[in-house]
Amino acid sequence: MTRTYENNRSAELLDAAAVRFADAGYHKTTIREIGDAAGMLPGSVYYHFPSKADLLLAVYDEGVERVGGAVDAALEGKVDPWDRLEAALGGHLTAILEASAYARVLLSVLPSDVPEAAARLRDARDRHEDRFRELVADLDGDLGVDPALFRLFMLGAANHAKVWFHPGSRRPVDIAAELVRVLRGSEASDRSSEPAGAS
Amino acid sequence: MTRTYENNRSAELLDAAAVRFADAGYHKTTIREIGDAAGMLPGSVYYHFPSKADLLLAVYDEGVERVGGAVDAALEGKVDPWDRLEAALGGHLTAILEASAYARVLLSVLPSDVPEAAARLRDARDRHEDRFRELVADLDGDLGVDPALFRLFMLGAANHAKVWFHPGSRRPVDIAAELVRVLRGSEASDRSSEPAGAS
DNA sequence: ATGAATACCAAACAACCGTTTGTCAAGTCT
DNA sequence: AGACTTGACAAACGGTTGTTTGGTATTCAT
Repeated sequence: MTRTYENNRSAELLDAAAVRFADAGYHKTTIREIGDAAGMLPGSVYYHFPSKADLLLAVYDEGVERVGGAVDAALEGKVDPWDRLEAALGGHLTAILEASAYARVLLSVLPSDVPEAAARLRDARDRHEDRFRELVADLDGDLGVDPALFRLFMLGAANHAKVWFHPGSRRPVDIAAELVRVLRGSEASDRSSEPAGAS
Repeated sequence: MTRTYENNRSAELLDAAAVRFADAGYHKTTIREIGDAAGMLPGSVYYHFPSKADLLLAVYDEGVERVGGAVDAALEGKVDPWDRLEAALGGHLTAILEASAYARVLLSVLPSDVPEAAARLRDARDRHEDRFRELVADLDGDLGVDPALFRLFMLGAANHAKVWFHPGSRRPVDIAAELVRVLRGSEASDRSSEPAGAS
């Protein structure tokens, strides 16, 4: 049985790559920088990953898993469909705006940036966005719009926060709450307004 | 009087640059490609523009002007604030999704992609987004959210269409209409629901 | 102890990047 | 006609890029 050796710095490498990819994007990040940050020469990176694109892909997959975890955690215990949507968006935004470089990569590098890996990057991203497809489908009231369009508007609005968000003022979960409040107005035409219990 | 000569291919150069920047982004576009597309050697590009960043900036400015023009044209004759917002979004989306490579550049290259020109790129972009600040401010009813946040959500949702839009199915103006309909729900809490005329 | 796998280093490779330099025909001004 | 400007070409420059190759100390299985 030949198995791991455990002087392995693959994890540090991946961390370093995640930070650089998230902050500078794919093309502005060089193998040399990543290697440097992991205390490694550029050539050594290729012992761990066969190419720069594969390195990105590994980061991307890990990113999907982490945002997914954040969403799952936020979702725990919530039962009302709108509450669930808000919680999921809260987890999503927290991960992407504050928590993890891995998560941020999902927004700062587009699949089209790396044609040779575009299909697999899109797969990874879809794997995450599918959660929201479900959450939107579970909303009871008539939305007044195509649910697919509703989801795209919602994710577009949320992810755009990456551009204007700066930590310290509004918390990601507050942004999620406000967004859901705006979107929720659209169902108020039929079953209009009980102010929803509270206290 | 020393004046122009008019064998000048600056315009073709700018067009070529706009298309490449829009389709491939800043870093993946090379001066050689742009020169090629304009029938020019790479060195000759520098007769017209002092640097790649300056070339982008010229494209960007022209882009702002063209989307601005599309918005102005769409706005003509509209008086109701919500109608105006919808029209403006329609013009914005049409320009960005179908009409002009110059317009598309506003979405496909971020100011942060080119640090040496980031400030001036942001200026250009703000010049355009300020129109929407006004349009949102003119909405009468209480929005139920911070107008700034409302604007950011709206532009985020709209611009995200660049990712999922494909020509032939839904028209940009229809997307704008749907988006406004979703957002408009949020004003229905106080002055709830006259179904707004219609046969 | 021996042999193989591990996890790197050191150095280079070819390709490509944005940009500069020197040159020059064609057009315009005087 | 001569001087000067325009709009390019041709060729290279220095630097950076992702990647490859060959070597080597350390660790592990036998």
